[in-house]
This record gives sequence, C-alpha cells and structure tokens, in this order.
Amino acid sequence: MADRCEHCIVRQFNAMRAMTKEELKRISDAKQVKFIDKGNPLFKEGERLGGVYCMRSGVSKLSKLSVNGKDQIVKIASKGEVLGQRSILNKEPSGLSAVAVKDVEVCFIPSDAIDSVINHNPDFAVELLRHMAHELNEADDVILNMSQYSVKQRLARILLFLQQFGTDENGFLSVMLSRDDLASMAGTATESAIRLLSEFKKNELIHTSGRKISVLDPKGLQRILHQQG
Amino acid sequence: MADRCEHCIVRQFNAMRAMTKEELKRISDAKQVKFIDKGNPLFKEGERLGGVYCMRSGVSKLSKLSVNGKDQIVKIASKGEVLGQRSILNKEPSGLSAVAVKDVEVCFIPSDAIDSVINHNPDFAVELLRHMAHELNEADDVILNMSQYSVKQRLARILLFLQQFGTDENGFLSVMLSRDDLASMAGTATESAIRLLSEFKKNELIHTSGRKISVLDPKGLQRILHQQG
DNA sequence: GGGAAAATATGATAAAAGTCATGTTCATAA
DNA sequence: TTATGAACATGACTTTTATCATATTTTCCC
Repeated sequence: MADRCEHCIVRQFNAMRAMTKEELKRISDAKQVKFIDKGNPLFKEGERLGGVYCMRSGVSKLSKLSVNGKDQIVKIASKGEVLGQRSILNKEPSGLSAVAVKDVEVCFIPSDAIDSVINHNPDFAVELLRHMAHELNEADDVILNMSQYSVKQRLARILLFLQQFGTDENGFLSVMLSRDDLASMAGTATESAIRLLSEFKKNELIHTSGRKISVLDPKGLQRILHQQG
Repeated sequence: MADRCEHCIVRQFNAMRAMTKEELKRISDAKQVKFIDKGNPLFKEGERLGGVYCMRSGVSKLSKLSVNGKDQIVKIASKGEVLGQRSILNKEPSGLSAVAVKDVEVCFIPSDAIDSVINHNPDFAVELLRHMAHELNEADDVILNMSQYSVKQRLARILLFLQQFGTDENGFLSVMLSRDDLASMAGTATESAIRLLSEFKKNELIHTSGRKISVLDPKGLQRILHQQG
C-alpha cells in the first residue's frame, strides 16, 4: 500500500498531526481513497456523512442552499482540509454541500475511527478544538466582509484570495470558478459580478480569456479594499 | 460560598455539564465572580483573556471592528454562554469585544483550570467540540443571511430573534439595543435601520416608545422573510 | 426643571446593486 | 463541422441602500 496515513504529508496541515503512529495505522486501515472529478460532489447538504473527508489534492467549494434557492459558497477547501468534521461531531446531517472545483483525491475516514482517537488522545482533541476556533474566527471575518464591504470590495478580495491556490503557466488563476460561482461567493447577482469584472478589466486590474482570469495588479485590487471611509 | 459551580444550573447550557463533581469543585475554587453594568465591557478585541467568561445572567453583545472603524455585532450572548473559549484555545488575543447590554454576572475561569479538564476528561472535550461545531453552523447561517437577504429582511429577522430574550410587562423587548446597535447587527447604516423601523411601525408590525420596541405582528415580520424569489 | 449632548427621525439626493431583456461567445456532442 | 445549450456580456431601467443635511426627541447630568 502506497497511501499510508503515516507517510502522508497532508496531515501536517490538520489536526491529524497530533495522532500517534499507532493511531495513524488504525486510521489508515479504516480509510478509503476516493477520486472525485471536477464538477462532481463529494457530499451534499442534508446527507449523513458517517465520516470525514481528508483532502489529499485538488480544490472543492463548500456551499449552502438558501430559502430562495440560491447557493452561497461559504468556503474553498484545498489540500489538507478535513471536511465533514462538524457533521460527525454533532451527529447531524451535513449543513453544507461539497463539490470538486479541480479534480479531488480524498481519504474517507469513518467516524468510529475518529471518535476513538478523540476519546483517547487529548492532544488530538486539543488540536481539533484549536482548528475549530480558527475556523470560527475566519467565519467572523467573512461575516464582516459580507456586511461592511461593497460588492466590488468583496469581489476584489475574492480574486486576491484565489491567487493563493496558484496560477497556470500563463498566469491564469488555477482555481477556475464560473462567474456564477464568483457571484455566489460574493453574495451578489451573476450580472453584477460580471459587470464588476468588466470594470476591473477596463482598469487593467485583471485580464480574462474566456472564463479564465488572471490578476494583473494585486496592489490595485488591494487599494479597492481600502477605499472610502 | 453560595455560588458553587456544582450547584449552578447555568452549566447545563454549556459543555461544563460534562464535568465531574471533582472537576467542578476545582473550577469553582479557581473561578472569580464579576458584575458588569450595562454599557460596560467584559473584554475588548485584541485583549489577551487568560480565561473564559461563563455568563450567569444578563445579556452581552459580541462585536468586531472593521477597517473603516465601524463595529459589527456578530452575536448576542446570554445566560449559559461561555465567552473567550476560542481565544484560550488558540492562545491568541480575543478577536471580539464583549459589552454588557443588560447587567451581567459572569464567572471568570482561568485557562489553566479549563485546559486541565480538556486534557483529562474526553467527555468534556467532546462536548466542547460539539458546541463549537454548532457555533460554526450558526456562523454559516449568519453569512447566508448577510449575503442573500435584503436589509429589510435582516432587520425583521433580528427583531424576531430578540424576542427570545423576553419582553417587559408592557411587551417591549427586554434586550434594549440602540438603533445604532440594530444597524450594526444588520450590517447597514443607522439611518437605513431607523427608516425601516419607521416603515415597520407604519405597517403596524412593531410599536416603539423612545428606544423601546415591541413586536406587534411576528407573523407579519415572518412574511417579510419569505418575500420575493 | 433646564439645558446640553446624544440618539432618533425624516427629507433630498446620489450611489450601488438587482432585474429583465437581449445579444455574444464558448463548449461540446451529434 | 456545425448545431445547440450554457455561460458570458452589456444595455436599460428599477429598487435598494448610503450619504448628507437638518429637525426633533430623549436622556441624563447639573
């Protein structure tokens, strides 16, 4: 077996780094590797997960359905992220859907295996707690962004954020989201997002080719974030 | 000593219900009761807390400062809430400020005492994790509300939410927030909040007297939440 | 009670964002 | 390759929300 958790570097990015060798072996025996192609779901809102998904590679979007039928993307997850933790902790159906944005390789780890570690390894529990504390802080930031910034500022921030997932050889963002997805992240109408992208393009802050986007002037986008009182 | 944690019903509302008698005794010996008058802070953003605040009574608002200097209220906390958990978990300064909205009685519990329980009582750790999972779900709801609902809908929702803290003998909401605070919760300008309250008043959904507000027609407010596509 | 400061209220106007219509480009499968 | 549907784009218009100005009311301190 090539893909043993004991040797998986990805765990350095999450709470699993606090696991002992023995624990990792047990987890590894219980886990199951899955490949999800771009555009396909890892899991859906309302589904009972029965385990967590540890991302080895790729990128996925986490979204939530609102009453009016629109999707709201609340997070972009990549290598090292563990999805579905909340759901197995409170033993409730997932509040979010996860869809691959770039081909994804994940390890599915049944909740029993995780529960056992939580109960026997306080270090792991503390790491998990720390991680969730961090996620809560991030969530507050998102709330702040959503409520106190204009759509233009939110979109600028999203473009800057997406840079961290890298670019291809031509400088285009390697996480390719549709205009619809960008609008969903910014919490705005698709047309508004498109219009603002056009404006950014006119001001030479970004460049586009088809649906691909490259950031030409990150400082310029930053400046938008600090505009007005 | 009258105020022993062992006999405090408030702990039924939080993770401390998973503590053993022994642990509660130790916590109780280490804790310190504080009274904070309405309008005064429990702690401020950026402060190192060194412990958590377990609310015995009263109500407080948790807010975060944005770059443009405005405050964003991200949560209203009441009896049973434990504040500052995140900060002691990741050992970072508090990301939020807490201010009493109604006179508050809290127990300050030093982080050492909490840490020790986390490390020795897995049940408590699991309860904490469960609680934080719940808070994360709540945060997603707030994000959704902020991004997909109009200011009018957000304000209607806030009024309905505030009802749960009860009303005085005349039916006025017992949590009295200023128009400024309501605007800050809804993520809008003070004038906009005031204007919408006036509209609600004209439509006989609410009644006001000075800063006091009473909800006359909860169903009417609910209806606003479901308006349009 | 009187008076100053803060909070509340409202009007006028501007800016931001949404909606609807329509056209264009792109991706993909027949 | 071309047809076809989806995604992208833009114009015209409306609605929502912010901003600035200015009253009015409330609070609360002397």
